[in-house]
Amino acid sequence: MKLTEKQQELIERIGVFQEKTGMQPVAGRIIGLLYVSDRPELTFDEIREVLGISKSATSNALNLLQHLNRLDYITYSGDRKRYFRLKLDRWRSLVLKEIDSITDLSVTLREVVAERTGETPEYNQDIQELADFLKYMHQELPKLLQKWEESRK
Amino acid sequence: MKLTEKQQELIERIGVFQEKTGMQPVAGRIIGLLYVSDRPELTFDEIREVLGISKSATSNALNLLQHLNRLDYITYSGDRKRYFRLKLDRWRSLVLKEIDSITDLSVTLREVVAERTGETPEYNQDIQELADFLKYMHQELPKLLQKWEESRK
DNA sequence: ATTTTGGTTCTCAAACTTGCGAACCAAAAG
DNA sequence: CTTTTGGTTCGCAAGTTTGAGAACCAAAAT
Repeated sequence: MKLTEKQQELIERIGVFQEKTGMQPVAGRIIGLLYVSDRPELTFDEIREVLGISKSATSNALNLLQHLNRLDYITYSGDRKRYFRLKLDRWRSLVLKEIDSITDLSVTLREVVAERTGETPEYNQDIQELADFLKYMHQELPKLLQKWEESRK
Repeated sequence: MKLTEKQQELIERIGVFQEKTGMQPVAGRIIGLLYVSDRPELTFDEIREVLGISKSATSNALNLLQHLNRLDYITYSGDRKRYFRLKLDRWRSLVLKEIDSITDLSVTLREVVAERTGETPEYNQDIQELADFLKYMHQELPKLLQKWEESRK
Protein backbone atom coordinates (compact mmCIF):
# COMPACT_ATOMS: atom_id res chain seq x y z
CA MET A 1 0.00 0.00 0.00
CA LYS A 2 1.33 3.39 -0.97
CA LEU A 3 0.33 6.77 0.33
CA THR A 4 0.33 10.06 -1.49
CA GLU A 5 2.19 13.03 -0.07
CA LYS A 6 -1.11 14.57 0.90
CA GLN A 7 -2.18 11.43 2.72
CA GLN A 8 1.06 11.35 4.64
CA GLU A 9 0.66 14.97 5.60
CA LEU A 10 -2.88 14.37 6.81
CA ILE A 11 -1.74 11.41 8.88
CA GLU A 12 0.89 13.56 10.53
CA ARG A 13 -1.59 16.32 11.26
CA ILE A 14 -4.10 13.96 12.76
CA GLY A 15 -1.31 12.26 14.66
CA VAL A 16 -0.10 15.52 16.13
CA PHE A 17 -3.62 16.48 17.09
CA GLN A 18 -4.08 13.19 18.86
CA GLU A 19 -0.76 13.57 20.61
CA LYS A 20 -1.92 16.89 21.96
CA THR A 21 -4.88 15.17 23.51
CA GLY A 22 -2.50 12.83 25.31
CA MET A 23 -2.27 10.02 22.80
CA GLN A 24 1.02 8.22 22.27
CA PRO A 25 2.68 9.17 18.97
CA VAL A 26 2.40 5.81 17.23
CA ALA A 27 -1.22 5.40 18.31
CA GLY A 28 -2.06 8.85 16.97
CA ARG A 29 -0.56 7.99 13.61
CA ILE A 30 -2.45 4.75 13.40
CA ILE A 31 -5.64 6.71 13.88
CA GLY A 32 -4.53 9.07 11.15
CA LEU A 33 -3.70 6.22 8.82
CA LEU A 34 -7.07 4.59 9.29
CA TYR A 35 -8.75 7.89 8.50
CA VAL A 36 -6.99 8.40 5.20
CA SER A 37 -6.32 4.89 3.97
CA ASP A 38 -8.36 3.92 0.94
CA ARG A 39 -9.25 0.71 2.70
CA PRO A 40 -10.62 1.53 6.15
CA GLU A 41 -9.64 -1.88 7.48
CA LEU A 42 -5.98 -2.69 7.63
CA THR A 43 -4.00 -5.61 8.91
CA PHE A 44 -1.33 -5.52 11.57
CA ASP A 45 1.36 -5.87 8.96
CA GLU A 46 -0.03 -3.25 6.65
CA ILE A 47 -0.09 -0.76 9.48
CA ARG A 48 3.38 -1.72 10.60
CA GLU A 49 4.79 -1.47 7.13
CA VAL A 50 3.20 1.71 5.88
CA LEU A 51 4.04 3.58 9.07
CA GLY A 52 7.51 2.05 9.18
CA ILE A 53 7.26 0.98 12.80
CA SER A 54 8.26 -2.15 14.66
CA LYS A 55 6.00 -5.04 15.50
CA SER A 56 6.16 -4.26 19.20
CA ALA A 57 5.18 -0.64 18.70
CA THR A 58 2.36 -1.74 16.44
CA SER A 59 1.12 -4.36 18.86
CA ASN A 60 1.24 -2.06 21.87
CA ALA A 61 -0.46 0.84 20.12
CA LEU A 62 -3.20 -1.32 18.68
CA ASN A 63 -3.92 -2.81 22.09
CA LEU A 64 -3.93 0.61 23.68
CA LEU A 65 -6.39 1.91 21.11
CA GLN A 66 -8.65 -1.05 21.67
CA HIS A 67 -8.67 -0.43 25.40
CA LEU A 68 -9.52 3.19 24.73
CA ASN A 69 -12.38 1.97 22.62
CA ARG A 70 -11.07 3.76 19.57
CA LEU A 71 -10.37 0.63 17.58
CA ASP A 72 -11.92 -2.62 16.64
CA TYR A 73 -10.97 -5.50 14.48
CA ILE A 74 -12.87 -7.92 12.39
CA THR A 75 -11.84 -11.22 10.98
CA TYR A 76 -12.81 -13.13 7.89
CA SER A 77 -13.15 -16.88 8.02
CA GLY A 78 -10.33 -18.58 6.27
CA ASP A 79 -8.06 -15.59 6.95
CA ARG A 80 -6.10 -15.51 10.17
CA LYS A 81 -5.36 -11.83 10.00
CA ARG A 82 -7.20 -9.25 12.01
CA TYR A 83 -8.52 -6.27 10.16
CA PHE A 84 -8.30 -3.21 12.34
CA ARG A 85 -10.66 -0.32 11.89
CA LEU A 86 -11.68 2.83 13.69
CA LYS A 87 -14.77 2.73 15.83
CA LEU A 88 -16.14 5.88 14.30
CA ASP A 89 -19.53 5.39 15.87
CA ARG A 90 -17.98 5.71 19.31
CA TRP A 91 -17.06 9.37 19.15
CA ARG A 92 -20.40 10.41 20.65
CA SER A 93 -19.70 8.59 23.86
CA LEU A 94 -16.12 9.82 23.84
CA VAL A 95 -17.42 13.37 23.64
CA LEU A 96 -19.82 12.71 26.49
CA LYS A 97 -17.07 11.25 28.60
CA GLU A 98 -14.97 14.30 27.92
CA ILE A 99 -17.82 16.50 29.00
CA ASP A 100 -18.15 14.53 32.20
CA SER A 101 -14.64 15.34 33.26
CA ILE A 102 -15.77 18.95 33.48
CA THR A 103 -17.90 17.97 36.44
CA ASP A 104 -14.91 16.84 38.42
CA LEU A 105 -13.35 20.27 38.33
CA SER A 106 -16.67 21.95 39.03
CA VAL A 107 -17.20 19.80 42.10
CA THR A 108 -13.68 20.43 43.32
CA LEU A 109 -14.07 24.18 42.89
CA ARG A 110 -17.27 24.10 44.90
CA GLU A 111 -15.37 22.39 47.69
CA VAL A 112 -12.69 25.03 47.38
CA VAL A 113 -15.20 27.81 47.88
CA ALA A 114 -16.73 26.01 50.84
CA GLU A 115 -13.30 25.69 52.39
CA ARG A 116 -12.10 29.21 51.69
CA THR A 117 -11.93 31.99 54.24
CA GLY A 118 -14.89 34.34 54.12
CA GLU A 119 -12.51 37.27 54.09
CA THR A 120 -12.03 37.29 50.34
CA PRO A 121 -15.60 37.56 49.10
CA GLU A 122 -14.75 38.79 45.61
CA TYR A 123 -12.21 36.08 45.03
CA ASN A 124 -14.57 33.45 46.33
CA GLN A 125 -17.24 34.70 44.02
CA ASP A 126 -14.92 34.53 41.02
CA ILE A 127 -14.22 30.89 41.79
CA GLN A 128 -17.88 30.22 42.40
CA GLU A 129 -18.68 31.79 39.06
CA LEU A 130 -16.23 29.52 37.28
CA ALA A 131 -17.68 26.51 39.05
CA ASP A 132 -21.16 27.59 38.05
CA PHE A 133 -20.13 28.01 34.46
CA LEU A 134 -18.60 24.56 34.33
CA LYS A 135 -21.77 23.12 35.78
CA TYR A 136 -23.81 24.99 33.21
CA MET A 137 -21.67 23.62 30.42
CA HIS A 138 -22.03 20.17 31.81
CA GLN A 139 -25.78 20.49 31.68
CA GLU A 140 -26.00 22.16 28.30
CA LEU A 141 -23.47 20.27 26.24
CA PRO A 142 -25.38 17.00 26.12
CA LYS A 143 -28.42 18.98 25.03
CA LEU A 144 -26.38 20.47 22.25
CA LEU A 145 -25.33 17.04 21.11
CA GLN A 146 -28.93 15.97 21.19
CA LYS A 147 -30.07 19.01 19.24
CA TRP A 148 -27.52 18.22 16.60
CA GLU A 149 -28.64 14.62 16.36
CA GLU A 150 -32.17 15.77 15.77
CA SER A 151 -31.24 18.34 13.16
CA ARG A 152 -29.64 15.46 11.27
CA LYS A 153 -32.80 13.52 10.73
CA MET B 1 1.62 29.87 56.07
CA LYS B 2 0.04 26.61 57.03
CA LEU B 3 -2.47 24.54 55.17
CA THR B 4 -5.16 22.30 56.54
CA GLU B 5 -5.38 18.69 55.44
CA LYS B 6 -8.40 19.53 53.37
CA GLN B 7 -6.59 22.36 51.65
CA GLN B 8 -3.69 20.08 50.82
CA GLU B 9 -6.03 17.49 49.42
CA LEU B 10 -7.76 20.09 47.27
CA ILE B 11 -4.42 21.32 45.96
CA GLU B 12 -3.52 17.79 44.97
CA ARG B 13 -6.81 17.22 43.24
CA ILE B 14 -6.59 20.45 41.31
CA GLY B 15 -2.97 19.67 40.52
CA VAL B 16 -3.81 16.26 39.15
CA PHE B 17 -6.63 17.69 37.09
CA GLN B 18 -4.27 20.25 35.62
CA GLU B 19 -1.68 17.57 34.94
CA LYS B 20 -4.24 15.67 32.95
CA THR B 21 -4.75 18.69 30.76
CA GLY B 22 -1.03 18.66 30.02
CA MET B 23 0.24 20.94 32.77
CA GLN B 24 3.55 20.24 34.49
CA PRO B 25 3.11 18.86 38.00
CA VAL B 26 4.57 21.80 39.90
CA ALA B 27 2.63 24.30 37.81
CA GLY B 28 -0.59 22.42 38.48
CA ARG B 29 0.01 22.52 42.21
CA ILE B 30 0.76 26.21 42.16
CA ILE B 31 -2.62 26.75 40.53
CA GLY B 32 -4.19 24.59 43.20
CA LEU B 33 -2.43 26.50 45.98
CA LEU B 34 -3.60 29.85 44.68
CA TYR B 35 -7.14 28.56 44.58
CA VAL B 36 -7.22 27.45 48.18
CA SER B 37 -4.83 29.80 49.91
CA ASP B 38 -6.51 32.25 52.26
CA ARG B 39 -4.54 35.02 50.68
CA PRO B 40 -5.03 34.85 46.90
CA GLU B 41 -1.75 36.62 46.27
CA LEU B 42 1.39 34.84 47.32
CA THR B 43 5.05 35.59 47.01
CA PHE B 44 7.65 33.48 45.28
CA ASP B 45 8.99 32.32 48.62
CA GLU B 46 5.63 31.53 50.13
CA ILE B 47 4.82 29.35 47.16
CA ARG B 48 8.18 27.67 47.24
CA GLU B 49 8.00 27.02 50.94
CA VAL B 50 4.45 25.80 51.31
CA LEU B 51 4.76 23.47 48.34
CA GLY B 52 8.22 22.36 49.44
CA ILE B 53 9.81 22.88 46.05
CA SER B 54 13.07 24.36 44.91
CA LYS B 55 13.62 27.90 43.73
CA SER B 56 14.31 26.75 40.21
CA ALA B 57 11.14 24.69 40.00
CA THR B 58 9.20 27.63 41.40
CA SER B 59 10.74 30.08 38.98
CA ASN B 60 10.22 27.89 35.95
CA ALA B 61 6.64 27.03 36.79
CA LEU B 62 5.70 30.63 37.55
CA ASN B 63 7.16 31.77 34.26
CA LEU B 64 5.39 29.01 32.38
CA LEU B 65 2.08 29.95 33.95
CA GLN B 66 2.58 33.56 33.06
CA HIS B 67 3.27 32.66 29.45
CA LEU B 68 0.13 30.56 29.45
CA ASN B 69 -1.73 33.59 30.72
CA ARG B 70 -2.85 31.78 33.82
CA LEU B 71 -0.92 33.94 36.25
CA ASP B 72 -0.16 37.51 36.98
CA TYR B 73 1.75 39.32 39.62
CA ILE B 74 1.39 42.65 41.27
CA THR B 75 3.86 44.63 43.28
CA TYR B 76 3.51 47.09 46.09
CA SER B 77 5.77 50.09 46.26
CA GLY B 78 8.32 49.75 48.98
CA ASP B 79 8.13 45.97 48.68
CA ARG B 80 10.38 44.21 46.23
CA LYS B 81 8.47 40.98 46.22
CA ARG B 82 6.11 40.01 43.48
CA TYR B 83 2.70 38.85 44.53
CA PHE B 84 1.50 36.14 42.23
CA ARG B 85 -2.17 35.56 41.63
CA LEU B 86 -4.39 33.62 39.30
CA LYS B 87 -5.85 35.44 36.35
CA LEU B 88 -9.32 34.15 37.05
CA ASP B 89 -10.89 36.57 34.62
CA ARG B 90 -9.00 34.92 31.78
CA TRP B 91 -10.80 31.59 31.81
CA ARG B 92 -13.38 32.80 29.31
CA SER B 93 -10.74 33.36 26.66
CA LEU B 94 -9.04 30.10 27.61
CA VAL B 95 -12.31 28.32 27.02
CA LEU B 96 -12.73 30.04 23.69
CA LYS B 97 -9.21 29.10 22.66
CA GLU B 98 -9.93 25.53 23.60
CA ILE B 99 -13.04 25.62 21.49
CA ASP B 100 -11.04 26.95 18.58
CA SER B 101 -8.81 23.91 18.53
CA ILE B 102 -11.89 21.93 17.59
CA THR B 103 -11.87 23.73 14.29
CA ASP B 104 -8.44 22.41 13.43
CA LEU B 105 -9.62 18.84 13.57
CA SER B 106 -12.80 19.65 11.71
CA VAL B 107 -10.84 21.28 8.91
CA THR B 108 -8.43 18.39 8.73
CA LEU B 109 -11.26 15.88 8.57
CA ARG B 110 -12.85 17.81 5.72
CA GLU B 111 -9.56 17.54 3.86
CA VAL B 112 -9.50 13.85 4.63
CA VAL B 113 -12.90 13.34 3.08
CA ALA B 114 -11.92 15.39 0.04
CA GLU B 115 -8.85 13.23 -0.39
CA ARG B 116 -10.51 9.88 0.19
CA THR B 117 -11.41 7.41 -2.51
CA GLY B 118 -15.04 7.57 -3.56
CA GLU B 119 -15.27 3.84 -3.19
CA THR B 120 -16.08 3.90 0.51
CA PRO B 121 -19.13 6.15 0.58
CA GLU B 122 -20.37 5.05 3.99
CA TYR B 123 -17.04 5.48 5.65
CA ASN B 124 -16.57 8.86 4.04
CA GLN B 125 -19.93 9.92 5.29
CA ASP B 126 -19.12 8.85 8.84
CA ILE B 127 -16.05 11.04 8.76
CA GLN B 128 -17.98 13.87 7.19
CA GLU B 129 -20.55 13.59 9.93
CA LEU B 130 -17.92 13.88 12.62
CA ALA B 131 -16.44 16.90 10.85
CA ASP B 132 -19.88 18.46 10.66
CA PHE B 133 -20.51 17.87 14.32
CA LEU B 134 -17.25 19.48 15.30
CA LYS B 135 -18.09 22.47 13.16
CA TYR B 136 -21.49 22.67 14.76
CA MET B 137 -19.95 22.61 18.21
CA HIS B 138 -17.54 25.29 17.20
CA GLN B 139 -20.42 27.50 16.16
CA GLU B 140 -22.65 26.77 19.11
CA LEU B 141 -20.26 26.77 22.03
CA PRO B 142 -19.50 30.49 21.94
CA LYS B 143 -23.24 31.11 21.85
CA LEU B 144 -23.60 28.98 24.93
CA LEU B 145 -20.97 31.01 26.73
CA GLN B 146 -22.78 34.15 25.70
CA LYS B 147 -26.13 32.84 26.86
CA TRP B 148 -24.61 32.06 30.21
CA GLU B 149 -23.12 35.52 30.51
CA GLU B 150 -26.53 37.01 29.91
CA SER B 151 -28.30 34.77 32.37
CA ARG B 152 -25.87 36.11 34.97
CA LYS B 153 -26.96 39.71 34.74
C1' DA C 1 4.89 -33.56 13.69
C1' DT C 2 6.99 -29.55 11.67
C1' DT C 3 6.68 -25.12 9.78
C1' DT C 4 4.49 -20.79 9.00
C1' DT C 5 1.79 -16.99 10.32
C1' DG C 6 0.12 -13.35 13.12
C1' DG C 7 0.94 -11.25 16.87
C1' DT C 8 2.82 -10.66 21.99
C1' DT C 9 6.21 -9.95 25.41
C1' DC C 10 10.85 -8.89 27.15
C1' DT C 11 14.96 -6.26 27.34
C1' DC C 12 17.14 -2.44 26.42
C1' DA C 13 18.71 2.15 24.73
C1' DA C 14 17.72 6.83 23.40
C1' DA C 15 15.17 10.92 24.21
C1' DC C 16 12.48 13.75 26.90
C1' DT C 17 10.65 15.52 31.41
C1' DT C 18 11.02 16.95 35.89
C1' DG C 19 13.03 19.22 39.51
C1' DC C 20 17.14 19.79 42.71
C1' DG C 21 21.25 22.53 44.24
C1' DA C 22 24.50 25.84 43.30
C1' DA C 23 26.14 29.54 40.91
C1' DC C 24 24.77 33.65 39.25
C1' DC C 25 22.74 38.40 38.57
C1' DA C 26 20.46 42.97 38.96
C1' DA C 27 18.26 46.14 41.84
C1' DA C 28 17.55 47.88 46.35
C1' DA C 29 19.16 48.52 51.05
C1' DG C 30 22.62 49.64 54.16
C1' DC D 1 30.83 50.42 47.67
C1' DT D 2 29.16 46.21 49.95
C1' DT D 3 25.49 43.32 51.31
C1' DT D 4 20.98 41.53 50.97
C1' DT D 5 16.97 40.27 48.55
C1' DG D 6 14.28 38.26 45.00
C1' DG D 7 14.57 35.66 41.52
C1' DT D 8 16.95 33.34 37.12
C1' DT D 9 19.89 30.17 34.87
C1' DC D 10 23.01 26.17 34.51
C1' DG D 11 24.35 21.54 35.06
C1' DC D 12 23.02 17.46 36.41
C1' DA D 13 20.58 13.19 38.05
C1' DA D 14 16.54 10.47 38.45
C1' DG D 15 12.33 9.02 36.40
C1' DT D 16 9.32 8.39 32.49
C1' DT D 17 8.10 7.59 27.64
C1' DT D 18 8.84 5.77 23.42
C1' DG D 19 9.90 2.38 20.32
C1' DA D 20 13.41 -0.97 18.30
C1' DG D 21 14.91 -5.92 18.06
C1' DA D 22 14.76 -10.46 19.32
C1' DA D 23 12.85 -14.14 21.56
C1' DC D 24 8.72 -16.18 22.20
C1' DC D 25 3.99 -18.40 21.67
C1' DA D 26 -0.44 -20.42 20.04
C1' DA D 27 -3.14 -21.62 16.26
C1' DA D 28 -3.33 -22.93 11.58
C1' DA D 29 -1.25 -24.81 7.54
C1' DT D 30 1.57 -28.25 5.54
